[in-house]
Amino acid sequence: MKKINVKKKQILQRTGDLRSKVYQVESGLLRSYTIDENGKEHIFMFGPEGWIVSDYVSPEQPCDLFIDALEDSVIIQFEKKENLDPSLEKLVNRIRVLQRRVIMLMSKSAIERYEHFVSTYPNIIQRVPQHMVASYLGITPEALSAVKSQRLKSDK
Amino acid sequence: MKKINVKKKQILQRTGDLRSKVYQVESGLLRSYTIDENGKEHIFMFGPEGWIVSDYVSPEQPCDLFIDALEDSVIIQFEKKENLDPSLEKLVNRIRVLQRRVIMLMSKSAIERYEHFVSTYPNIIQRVPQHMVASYLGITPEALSAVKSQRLKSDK
DNA sequence: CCCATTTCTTAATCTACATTAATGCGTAGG
DNA sequence: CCTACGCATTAATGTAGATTAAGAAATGGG
Repeated sequence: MKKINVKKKQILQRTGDLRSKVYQVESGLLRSYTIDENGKEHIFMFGPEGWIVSDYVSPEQPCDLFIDALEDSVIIQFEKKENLDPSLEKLVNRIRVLQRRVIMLMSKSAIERYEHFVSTYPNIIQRVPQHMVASYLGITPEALSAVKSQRLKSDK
Repeated sequence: MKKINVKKKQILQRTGDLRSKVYQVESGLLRSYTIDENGKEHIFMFGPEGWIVSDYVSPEQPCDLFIDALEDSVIIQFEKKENLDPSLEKLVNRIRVLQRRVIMLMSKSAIERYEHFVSTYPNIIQRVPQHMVASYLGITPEALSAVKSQRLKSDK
């Protein structure tokens, strides 16, 4: 744990970094975000004074998010604990899943979200009606139907 | 904590309920979802065997989500603890915030998301450029600009 | 103080997805 | 064994928001 001064535009963490930290904002303003394949930024959250900004991955895993400063800031930086107790671990995991879902919803098209859902939850697809999958993806059943037939044409 | 059998379509929890529980799925399939002002359902998650399904609000607060069974299921139902220790409390809070953000992204228009952001984080609006607010909302700066001028016309 | 860059806005065109409506098929329940 | 309902698909039309482009205003670093 140490206190650091960061300048505006200074990057604290990049996608893919290991040993990511937890940042507590004492003053100033941080943001966390992703950069997609087209170079477009998608802001995940803003962290003003008093907030905690972090990527909810365990420190051995490559992180998902960029974190940088939008203003000159004073930050307290914590190391992540290596082995959390299981109930904490579960909550942190859920946060990571939600974090990724938010980013998916902000940055991916319906067809990409569908592909992702299919590969992540292949067993669920078979147990629920299509219109519920559509509802989970945030589109209408008709749009999902269209997406699926397109997907077949492009011969996957 | 008790084990319960639920029939397909049985509702375990409704938006607004107090003393919401934590449901661990032993067999079967649960889902959690919201119903918007037009009566449209937005599925937040599916919970097959082994998963935990719950609304991440403290038990004194009215809950956000409906939870029901998509298949006949066996569920272990836990009471929520009243006073979590602060670090757990913070994680649970973050989950609730993310949960609401996911639902916003799935069910609200750009203008509604903007209004919500303005009223929730009025101080941040003044500190970041508009194109970053747009990025947070999942729209382009041009769309945000349009949305804002529309909002002025309708005289707010 | 000045130039370069960032930021915001407006307008034209395009596209992904919503809406509405009609049809057909499978299946659970009386 | 029906039949009524739930479910999926397709097509026509509508619309929110993306993209592209251009210009004006604000900002900041040297």
